Amino acid sequence: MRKTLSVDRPDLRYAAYARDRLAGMPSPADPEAFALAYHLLHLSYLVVADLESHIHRPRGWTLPGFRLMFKLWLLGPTQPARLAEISAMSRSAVTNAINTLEREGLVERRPVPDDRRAVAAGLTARGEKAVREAFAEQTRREQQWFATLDAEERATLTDLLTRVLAARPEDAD
Amino acid sequence: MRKTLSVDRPDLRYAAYARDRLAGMPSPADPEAFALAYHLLHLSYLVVADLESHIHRPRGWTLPGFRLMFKLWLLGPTQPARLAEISAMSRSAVTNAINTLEREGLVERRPVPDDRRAVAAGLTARGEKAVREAFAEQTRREQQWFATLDAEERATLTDLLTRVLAARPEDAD
DNA sequence: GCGAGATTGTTACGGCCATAACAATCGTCG
DNA sequence: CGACGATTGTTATGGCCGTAACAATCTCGC
Repeated sequence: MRKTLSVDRPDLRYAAYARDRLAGMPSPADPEAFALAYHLLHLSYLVVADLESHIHRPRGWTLPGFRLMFKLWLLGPTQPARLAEISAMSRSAVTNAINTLEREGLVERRPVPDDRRAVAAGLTARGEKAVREAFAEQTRREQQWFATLDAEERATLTDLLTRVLAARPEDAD
Repeated sequence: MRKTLSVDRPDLRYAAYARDRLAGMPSPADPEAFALAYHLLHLSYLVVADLESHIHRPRGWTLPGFRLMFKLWLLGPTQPARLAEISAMSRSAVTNAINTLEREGLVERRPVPDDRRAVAAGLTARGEKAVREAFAEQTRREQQWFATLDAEERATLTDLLTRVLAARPEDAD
């Protein structure tokens, strides 16, 4: 009985209980909206914690650091302000992350010829090797997480998430 | 042209570019796995930041604090260890969160009769009022986020997320 | 009974992140 | 050309979170 496994998980048991309780409440309450938001945030949190503890921390790094290096791997040397935009992070968070990565010799800063304010962060040789290795492991782990869905279901999930992202509320930062 | 709106968003433009780049790479790379994990984590991050900045911070609180109080609202007085289990948080994080909430008079700790180690955290009258008000606002905001999907699509999304959660990899913490 | 092992809550420490303020630089308009 | 506004990167400060270590307490088997 595979179902039993999930029912015994305290987090899923709580989610089911909360949904039932909200179903008995008047109008502002919305069991469906709650369940959707809860499962989205909860799954994301578990995946983040899992990638961090299984892949990146054992190698001495962090998931945010990897995600930044991965972008540099695909994009080449990039300015902190651009990285902040596509990562939905503040510029100061990018500065701090680059400081950490530079301290470990994975990333280096170079001046930008046309703009004396700007700096471009780029991978070092060590950094590129690090990204390639961690990327292979992270891909395997991501595949494990979603292996319970077939290819069509995974495509549907990706599509629904992408559509919600594309229709983000107007005044959302 | 509504499509143009999303294409101009740097984060979605990057995601599409990355997926294409990975499609041209050999075996360990998996464009579908990347796209799924990226959109899941990115959407979750945006929703968290949005709820935090639009609803909870203006009221002087935080999203993690609200999520804890919401659980106490449904469950009644609860031990930190139970809260940590269902929230996938460490016990020390729960302790710190309760400290903050207690300092603001929203939560209080009481001894547990049968176990002299244990403590139960419960909402104060102020805390319960705070939860009810923030809950109504948060529900509205969640509805806005997912309004672009119809009811059936939202149900599908919730179902897919729940199934991934239920099938969490064996060695995931 | 009682002692080994598990559980509970807490604290110390370090990492990531946001906001706000700042200096330096760029772009543009009069 | 010169000044105002916008942009860039950084720093300081504070919040949340995890790991590790700790004392107190409970549980269970001998």
